[in-house]
Amino acid sequence: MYLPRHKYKASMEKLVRVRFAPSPTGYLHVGGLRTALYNYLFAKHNGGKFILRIEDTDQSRKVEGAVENLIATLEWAGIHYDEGPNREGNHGPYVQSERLKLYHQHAIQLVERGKAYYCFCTQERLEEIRQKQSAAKLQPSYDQHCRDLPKDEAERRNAAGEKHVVRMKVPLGGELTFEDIIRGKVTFSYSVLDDQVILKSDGFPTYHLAVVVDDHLMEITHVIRGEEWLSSTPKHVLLYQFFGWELPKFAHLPLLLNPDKSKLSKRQGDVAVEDYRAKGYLKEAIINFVAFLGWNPGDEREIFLLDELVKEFSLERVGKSGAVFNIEKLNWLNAQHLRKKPIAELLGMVKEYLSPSVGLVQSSLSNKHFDDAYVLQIIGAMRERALFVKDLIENCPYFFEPPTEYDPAIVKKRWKEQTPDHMRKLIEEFKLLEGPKKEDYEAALHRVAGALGVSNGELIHALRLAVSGMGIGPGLYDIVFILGKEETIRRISAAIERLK
RNA sequence: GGCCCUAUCGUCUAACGGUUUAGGACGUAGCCCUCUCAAGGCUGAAAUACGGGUUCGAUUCCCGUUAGGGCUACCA
Repeated sequence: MYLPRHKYKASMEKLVRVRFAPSPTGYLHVGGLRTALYNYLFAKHNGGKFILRIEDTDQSRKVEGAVENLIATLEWAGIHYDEGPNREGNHGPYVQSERLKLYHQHAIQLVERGKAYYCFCTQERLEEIRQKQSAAKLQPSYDQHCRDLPKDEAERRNAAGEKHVVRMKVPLGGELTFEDIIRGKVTFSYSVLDDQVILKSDGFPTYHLAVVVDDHLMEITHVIRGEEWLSSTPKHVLLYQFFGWELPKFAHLPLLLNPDKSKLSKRQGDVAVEDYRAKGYLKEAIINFVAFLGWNPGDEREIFLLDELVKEFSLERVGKSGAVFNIEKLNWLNAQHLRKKPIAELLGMVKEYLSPSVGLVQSSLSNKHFDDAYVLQIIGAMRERALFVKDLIENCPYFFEPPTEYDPAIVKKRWKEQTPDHMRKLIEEFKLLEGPKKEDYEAALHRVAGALGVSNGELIHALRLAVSGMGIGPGLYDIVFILGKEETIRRISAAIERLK
């Protein structure tokens, strides 16, 4: 085929094309997110394409709405695909159940070349030999009963409509070695490879056939996937050889682990990205965290945004051993990103919490209106001590309504007999202030303390209690300034009344 | 059981044979700052699984042991 000169050159350094190929079982697993992320980072770092392909060849595991959810979560995280469902490129369709014909053709092709064969064995027979094998302590594998069925017999039974599958013909002796970017050379003996089914009796392909056909047809250059696929890679390599296709490069990622080091699973906590999203984790934190589970930039930087990861990422720096999903570090990263995030973005997120439609878990705040300038000030004051966006509001209810109760422990500690008098003095002093700034409140409080002959602290703690009802929070002068003079005075009076 | 992969502080990791008394981060302990809570700063405890080689020299290379994990379907 004729190729223009520049095209030819480009094909010498083939455009990187990678894919994330989840099966739609309902939600996006954090391990899946990391696989998707590494694929995305690798593609973008190398100026290549990131493709999303849906592997839905197991009809029994179909989950309604799973694909939509998967895509929505990926997009939310900022991992945008170049080609995939609803974003057709030149290699579609991108959903395997829509490519059945392709797999069928290729399976037949292999049968015709003598690289695969029809197998008419029933489930019952298969079950039977498996039981015999395990009873005899042999490794369970297909006994190749139909491997050498005469061609005409196979075709006759096939034509008669007898149920069958297609199995690949694994060489009887020898071994196979392939190169993995992360692990180096990996060798398997053919004797441990089963004559794997590649086309099921329902006409659907198994993963092994589908992945090879699709990766080839979609011109995938690098197969980056979880380590659980390492053991079946020789089957895939063999299929490439059977078809006479060029092998992509393989990179098998170490697994994400539970605290007990087993493969990260649902039983031991949340594994769905959606769960973390719902809990209020920032996408920036999740991406940053997951990126560092198995990869690092080689220096001591830890806080990375997606585009910074794109710049730094390389498969060479991906480790080989599994990584425990450690929530403490995620929490820390979330706090870091919460502080780093542009305040305007935070405003939007906070307002969502304040809106009647979303609402706050236990609050009457959602129906009130607070203007942006006011909320912005609260964010500024609370940001340093929040882990989640919701903390920005939930930890400081006093910014939204006067305290309805006063923390008894703090009352006991900070509200003494003489305190009401002190507070009255404070009110008097505050009343004299005109358009006070933070510093003005501070100076006023100092004056009162001096006149009263008490420490600033004594006044500060009592005042904090009076205006917030709590013993913790931002700097006192920040609180008072945000609340404003009138509201502050009102609250002090109320506290004097209620804490008699 | 068989095959494959892996092995540095509790956890995530750095070190690509010597610059190492094994570095950083989370967490943890203590101190400082301070109006509280945080944040921040400083300090501490904490690891090369074990045994053999190779080498002048091994965390680093090789072998074995042990441990963990993955796979072993007409699931992906």
